[in-house]
Amino acid sequence: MAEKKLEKYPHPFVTVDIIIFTVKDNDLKVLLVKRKLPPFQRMWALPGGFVHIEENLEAAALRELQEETGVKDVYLEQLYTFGNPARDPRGRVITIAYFALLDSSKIKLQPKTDVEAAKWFSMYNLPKLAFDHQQIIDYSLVRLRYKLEYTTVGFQLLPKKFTLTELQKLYEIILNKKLDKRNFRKKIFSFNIVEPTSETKMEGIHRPATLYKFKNKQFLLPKDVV
Amino acid sequence: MAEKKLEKYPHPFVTVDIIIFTVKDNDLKVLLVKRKLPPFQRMWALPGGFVHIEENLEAAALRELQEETGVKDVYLEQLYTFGNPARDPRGRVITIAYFALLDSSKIKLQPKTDVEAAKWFSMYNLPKLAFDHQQIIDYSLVRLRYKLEYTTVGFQLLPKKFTLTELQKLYEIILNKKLDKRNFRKKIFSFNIVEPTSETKMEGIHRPATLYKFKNKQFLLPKDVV
DNA sequence: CCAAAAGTGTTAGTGATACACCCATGT
DNA sequence: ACATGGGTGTATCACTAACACTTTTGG
Repeated sequence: MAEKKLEKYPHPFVTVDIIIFTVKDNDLKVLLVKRKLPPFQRMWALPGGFVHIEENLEAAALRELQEETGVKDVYLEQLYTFGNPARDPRGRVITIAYFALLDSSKIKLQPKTDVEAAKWFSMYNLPKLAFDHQQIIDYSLVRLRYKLEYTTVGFQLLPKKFTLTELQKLYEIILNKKLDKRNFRKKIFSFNIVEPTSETKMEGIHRPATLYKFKNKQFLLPKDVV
Repeated sequence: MAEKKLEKYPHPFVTVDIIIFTVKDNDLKVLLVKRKLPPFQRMWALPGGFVHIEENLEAAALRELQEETGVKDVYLEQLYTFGNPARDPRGRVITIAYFALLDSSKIKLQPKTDVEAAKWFSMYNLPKLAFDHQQIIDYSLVRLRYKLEYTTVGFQLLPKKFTLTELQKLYEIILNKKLDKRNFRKKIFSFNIVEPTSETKMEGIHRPATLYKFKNKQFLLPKDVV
């Protein structure tokens, strides 16, 4: 196909931003980086950056995430595209936000490019953020909670083997409410996606808890529909 | 804030594409335009076009929709952002897809800019489409059906006053399956969002149907969560 | 035998599904 | 009186929510 090239009119820049959630110390945390460069120099922000000219959007998100935090091998899901013309003081920048949940124990943070530091922050105690990143995080929390109830995203936050009480705690922390132990277990069993191992976990002076594992890592609903 | 400007590195172009659904002639239809210019000259495509440098994304979608089809006053919802580097032969173009449902009886199609024609096509009998627009439409159908069951988007497709049978037909056409009349009505009433008017609609030789209207146009679930 | 968390069963209520009959109208 | 679509009620099933007691362990 012989095509005429696009004219070089001024057009928006395109970035990706990544919201990585984890549960740690009985708290829902989000991964932030401290900016090395203007604008918003030395302020905390979501990891992210410019999409290269020949690079897939998700690939860009994965690359920026690894460069800025050291985190890799993540299943990212597209969240929303934010395009308010005033959201970046340098000019017109639209950003495609991706999000994921990770087991923080499997991660060591190793910031490299363009950032001074990468650090977990409590969702309920965030610093003032660069750009419109507070708004992006607020929206991602709504979606996270929604997805937690209808899919199995929550399982991404736990190690291979886990107790049902650990799983319940995780749900309680993300949803920020108490759940009934019996009903929670019935619901999880009804999904038919966990199976008991022969191992148990002993912690403290009480009956040891059975360790469970996932039968598979599929979502209950097709990707991106919910 | 004194900021350094962005360098003029090559960066993606940004477009919006709009999927407008309607139900007409007992069929689910989507609004397409015939391209006047290359690439894909004289092929059918979704209405859409480039985002101006100082223009909100949704504003761009509304502008392009009106320019290319004459359709205006639409509540658009962001669907997904497509960014495969090969999706446009002219170069790197990412597109943010928006979608909406409209009552086709309220619309007169009046194409103006850059298009030869604007026309409704059956979802089940689409022509070969430009770019990756077939993929975008496929995805939007999944989301449309999902939203129909959990929100009240479907009401956007009907005139102010309508019979419950008309509403049911609409659901059946979009979901592409028969629904039980009694259960459908119970469900609609349980939402508590329609109320009967004192008017009836007589069509054919049978008992006249009560006309209903919506109590409000709110969605049942918050915007964009589902 | 005590403390502490693991683990389980029952009941009531709510919403979904499946199904069949009467009603109002024009001819 | 009949043909046509409008309109309703009931029984069953599955899922959710609320609630209390027994089990296993180490000290």
